Amino acid sequence: MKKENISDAVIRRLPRYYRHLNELCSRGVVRISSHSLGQEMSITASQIRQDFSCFGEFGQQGYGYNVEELKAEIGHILGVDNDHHLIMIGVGNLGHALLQNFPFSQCGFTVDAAFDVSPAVIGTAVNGVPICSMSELDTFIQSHSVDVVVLTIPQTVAQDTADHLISLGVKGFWNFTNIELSSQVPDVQFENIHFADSLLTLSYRIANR
Amino acid sequence: MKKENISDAVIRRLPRYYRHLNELCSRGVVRISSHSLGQEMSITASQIRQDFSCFGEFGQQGYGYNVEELKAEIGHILGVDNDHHLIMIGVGNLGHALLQNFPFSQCGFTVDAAFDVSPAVIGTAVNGVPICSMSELDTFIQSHSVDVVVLTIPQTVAQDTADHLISLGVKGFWNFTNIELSSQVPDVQFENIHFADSLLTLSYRIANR
DNA sequence: TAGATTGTTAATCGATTAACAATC
DNA sequence: TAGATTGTTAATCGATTAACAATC
Repeated sequence: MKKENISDAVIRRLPRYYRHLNELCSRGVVRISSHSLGQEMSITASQIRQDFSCFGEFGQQGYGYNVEELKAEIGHILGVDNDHHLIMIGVGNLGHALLQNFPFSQCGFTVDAAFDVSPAVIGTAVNGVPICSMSELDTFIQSHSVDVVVLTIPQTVAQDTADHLISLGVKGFWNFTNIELSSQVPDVQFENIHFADSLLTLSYRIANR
Repeated sequence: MKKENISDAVIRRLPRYYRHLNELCSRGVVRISSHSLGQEMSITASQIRQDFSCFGEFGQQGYGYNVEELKAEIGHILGVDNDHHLIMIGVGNLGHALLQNFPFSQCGFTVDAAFDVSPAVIGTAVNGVPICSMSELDTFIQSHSVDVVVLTIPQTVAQDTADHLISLGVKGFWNFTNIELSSQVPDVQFENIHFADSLLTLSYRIANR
């Protein structure tokens, strides 16, 4: 890693690069220049080179970038080759959908368990992930290393649940409730999927097109 | 509306303002200054006033903003008082979860129908929304006004489906597949929910904290 | 009236783009 | 070697913050 402070704008572009490089790989493309990549992604070649140069020198003058190699580098930066451990809290429709379809392992995550209050699902498993009772949550966290908690619970209990988890040492949250979580505890990271915010921006754009 | 070109950065903050104002409303707060609002939301008062001033003059010197009124104004800008019509394509786990739990009507959307290929769900209804066969899709679109299509389908068919819908005149897409959709047709709007991109940025941050 | 707070203009800061020497 | 393309420095552009006159 070269620079100390990478801006959020850069970080949020990395998964898109990674996605596109995966596609190039599967198309059998071996090398690509910042110019071609930029054209395909509607980004300037300058920005691409600037972005990459935050993390190292991955190209070669006169040649460009080796697709496979660059993909591996960016994957590494994003941590897809890590083995992060994750649990889910709340196995309703959405939690269920994620357990069933989301490629956690491709993102470097292992889902160790899911927790819910409903007796109907406790004791069952979804896609190999055991659904446990919320009463087992504290013990589980104390005896396992949990990097990220997926919050697919009702809004009403979201902040309280997060506070409790933070007090148990959890530092990463993937938050699907449409509220703004916060914490005074340093180093706690929230990543939010705000469905409603997303749809409202679309609503704005279709009305002001 | 005052200015012509509102930047994306501003537009993406609007739903957050709206959300916070709703909360203030339900807490019974009647008025608020840009300074207090900024403190609560961790935004500078300057930015708040700049953002609002893109759309009009909603405050009063010496007083601040009336919460209820400001909420209504921003809601109006975002179009929550519109009656947009929406259909969903793909009623798997995720589509099902959205139909069941997402407050479409609070965002100004009516869900008129959902479409799927699976005979198991065709003919049923989820939360009052009828699930139709994909074979009925073209006729439906031609006979109804459809502002937004929710794409909760497999990645593999996403771009083809989108292209087909665009040829039928659809201009708005709420895309849940983790691919970058695009179109040459002008005025077509894509709003993406890229779950994997989101989790990967979290992965980056927990590794580089 | 005096104090508070707006909307807006000006200043600053950061991010994007352009230019170019280095070099494969 | 000549052409292509990098990584990086400099220039530009846009977004955020600060300042302040207007005024409730």
